[in-house]
Amino acid sequence: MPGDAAMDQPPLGRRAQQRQQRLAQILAAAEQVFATAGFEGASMAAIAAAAGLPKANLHYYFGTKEALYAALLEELLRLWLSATDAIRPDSAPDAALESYIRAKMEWSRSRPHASKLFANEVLRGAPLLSAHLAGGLRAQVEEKSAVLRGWIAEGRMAPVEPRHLFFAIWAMTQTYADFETQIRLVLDVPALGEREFEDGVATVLRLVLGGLALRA
Amino acid sequence: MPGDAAMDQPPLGRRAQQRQQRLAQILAAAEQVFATAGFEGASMAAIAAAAGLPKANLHYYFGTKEALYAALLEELLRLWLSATDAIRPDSAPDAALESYIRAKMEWSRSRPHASKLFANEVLRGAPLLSAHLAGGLRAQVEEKSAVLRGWIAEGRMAPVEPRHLFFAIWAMTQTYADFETQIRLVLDVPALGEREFEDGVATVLRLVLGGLALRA
DNA sequence: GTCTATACGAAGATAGAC
DNA sequence: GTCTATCTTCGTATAGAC
Repeated sequence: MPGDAAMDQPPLGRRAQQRQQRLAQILAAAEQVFATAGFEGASMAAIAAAAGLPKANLHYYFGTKEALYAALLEELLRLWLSATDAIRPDSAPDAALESYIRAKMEWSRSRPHASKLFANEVLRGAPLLSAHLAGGLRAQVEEKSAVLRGWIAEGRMAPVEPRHLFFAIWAMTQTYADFETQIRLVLDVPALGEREFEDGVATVLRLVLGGLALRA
Repeated sequence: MPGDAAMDQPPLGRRAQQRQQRLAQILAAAEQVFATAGFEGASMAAIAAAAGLPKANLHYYFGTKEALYAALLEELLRLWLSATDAIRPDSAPDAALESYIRAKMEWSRSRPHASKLFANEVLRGAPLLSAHLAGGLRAQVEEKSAVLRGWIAEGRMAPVEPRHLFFAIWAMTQTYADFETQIRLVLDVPALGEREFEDGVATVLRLVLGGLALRA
């Protein structure tokens, strides 16, 4: 990309790259600490220790603890909103919902910290997220709900309130990240692995596809 | 009740009653504050303000913040473990599961703070609850799972991993308490009311009973 | 840009009067 | 038993040397 200012000046580009690496390094540590300790429970010292940096550096890059937290939420929100692509009017209902469920479950498996971070934020009343929930998320839910209502009207799936169906799917899939501790203790396994996620996917698929008369 | 020591001595009895009232007053305030702020986010000053007492009184009755939090968890745990009674070998599978789902959803409606408190605790890794989760809860899940496996073996419901079915039901019902903020914003309503919980119950019942081939 | 040392405030806990 | 005043710790944030 020859118009990129950062690439035109190797010294500056290297510095910018260093900067991006530091930012990512801090954000990764913050994701982990905020996820399990919550906003109030997480200390800048703990995040700094997880990132392997003195805590003054965190303030140099992000200013305040809340700014770091907000930047993290902002970054993770993009991933969050990019999983419903499979639900389109021309899709087959069963394949679309199965794809969506598998994507959500994979998100819980690969990014449990991100899911826990959102859970903590919503539990707190979503002070930094309510605008996004009432904006982008609501709009996306309305759009996809319209698709589902179309399928229902065509008799291609059982009648259900689409928005509540989304709440149910979110809950069932995210619980494998947010309530991992509880699931692990009840199942008496040291950690959730392939087996547990396969059983989870199978259960959710049975309830959703079976409940909506999309398979035997 | 004539053998009751508290009733035999009116002055002492009245004092004990006063004490119980204070304890309940503080626990109710603590439930509300801990639920939305989490353990670290909640301050003794905030709980004291919610209870209408000076914060020194909280320390007089409970000693430390952690002891207050532990007492609260202990108290709520009893309610938590008392909802699966409907699932018994001689029950009809559809009626038993419907009764269980309605009980769990009613719990989310009437005691959202308690649900949020548990959610916060589990998100933190359940430092004060892991013994109960690996003990009483696991035992109860195993017992009820055996009942479900019996029904499956008799061909009375579709095959499903019973423990994961419980995880799914817990997630779908508790989400109306824990993620109330998100649901409220997506639905664009000022608060969750009769309508929203009816839609929620209908959705969960459809997925579970339909998914397990317990109704059309 | 990086890090040590520190200022400032908030919160848990207690002392001691009433 | 109750409450005000205070002690102490801890965490955020910054100052200032390198």
